[in-house]
Amino acid sequence: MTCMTPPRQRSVRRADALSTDRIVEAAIEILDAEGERGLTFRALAARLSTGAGAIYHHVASKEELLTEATTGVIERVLADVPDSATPEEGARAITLIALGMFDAIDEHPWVGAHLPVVPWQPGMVRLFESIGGRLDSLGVPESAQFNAASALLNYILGVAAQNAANARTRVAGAGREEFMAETADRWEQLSPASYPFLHRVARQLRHHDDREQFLAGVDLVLAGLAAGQDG
Amino acid sequence: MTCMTPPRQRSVRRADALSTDRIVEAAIEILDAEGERGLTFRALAARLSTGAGAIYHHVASKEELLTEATTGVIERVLADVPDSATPEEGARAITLIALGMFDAIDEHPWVGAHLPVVPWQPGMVRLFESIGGRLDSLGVPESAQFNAASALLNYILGVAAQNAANARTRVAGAGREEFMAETADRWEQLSPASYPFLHRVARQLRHHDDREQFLAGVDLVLAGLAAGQDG
DNA sequence: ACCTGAACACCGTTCAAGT
DNA sequence: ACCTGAACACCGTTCAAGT
Repeated sequence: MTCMTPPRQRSVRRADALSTDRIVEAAIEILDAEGERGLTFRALAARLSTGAGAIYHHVASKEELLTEATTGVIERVLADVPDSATPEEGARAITLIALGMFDAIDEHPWVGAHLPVVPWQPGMVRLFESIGGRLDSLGVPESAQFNAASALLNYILGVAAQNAANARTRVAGAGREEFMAETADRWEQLSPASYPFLHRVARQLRHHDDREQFLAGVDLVLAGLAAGQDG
Repeated sequence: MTCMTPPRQRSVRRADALSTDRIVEAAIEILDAEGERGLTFRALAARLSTGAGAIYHHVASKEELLTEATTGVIERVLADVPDSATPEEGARAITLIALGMFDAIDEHPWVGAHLPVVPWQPGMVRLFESIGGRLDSLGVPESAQFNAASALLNYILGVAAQNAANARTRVAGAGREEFMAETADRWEQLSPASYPFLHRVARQLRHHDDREQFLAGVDLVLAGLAAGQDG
């Protein structure tokens, strides 16, 4: 086979040249594999076969690095959500966004930890627009849309942060099942006089499904929105 | 005046002896004054006129220190909430808990940042019981109480984390008004084609009240609960 | 038993020196 | 212009040595 392209000189090899994209990509890989604590500039530099200082030519700080990684994950979630015209489609789209975020954070727990930390970061803004933009089709009056979108977003953030925390303790210690069983045991041993509620729902904690419970919360807010329209 | 008590010997003075309570108290003072970044074992030791290592005789780690400070703040909030029997009293109690948490986090932003970080920490457990324990009087069926309490708790956590983040950027940079105005400006300049929702609600962002918006979210979940009962 | 504070094993970030 | 990697200014935590 004749060689149509001139042979690359090893010394001018740019395949592994540094770039923001490659840095963020490597950061995501480390975050997924080792967790937030594993992402250090030294580890990142080692993986990219360079010095720690080189990274600062493309990324201003560790916070910016985390923000960019977070934005990337959220963009991917929102890309899949279809348009909506009818109330049914609107409710479905919002559920899809919420579930997409839930699954993304299950896969990348550090997103759940970082999203609430930097206010109005790009990913958050896109998420807010995505949710708010479906409320019209849901029939929510304009004057109520700001509060409604904010309530949905805050609920998602709360679950996100919580799930990220669960994932972190899981890495450090026992698996999910064990952790849930231990917590349920502790609740059952609480005095029914001082902790009637926890004592009662301990059984539910042991067998509940995080994803189902998450959806129930979204439905609760959506039901509140629907009730407000004819109230 | 005759001296009824023997004069204390300076060398046996125990008024400033170290104790977990004094350490947590000092930690809260530093956290409120300097923020999370200001709380270091060196700064804490300096304030308590001791060595950094001494603190480890009373507190196992920085995380435990933050957890104990957080628990203290939450206990104080929950102490003020009255019992409830009627649905109206139940709704009022839940609103009081939520508002109490909102104000406490406004005063101690680090609580909002730490509460979602350690899963099922004591403060969280107390909060969950407090909310769940009012759902009976609200008329929520037992089978729905676990999910309902969890939705309310997660919403509160989301707002808490968000407010803590806002407070942090406020300390670093501009005040709340300026930050809101800047964000609103940015939203108004977004293309109405790509960001119809944000473009539209930018005006509301500039004039909205965080506390009112927080309450609107709680009311939304409560409305959803009420709607579910006859649905 | 409790305290002291130097020491250890790290961090994020900077910056002179190289190419 | 970009990279290198030693150096700086910190951390949380440990631990021999003191009282």
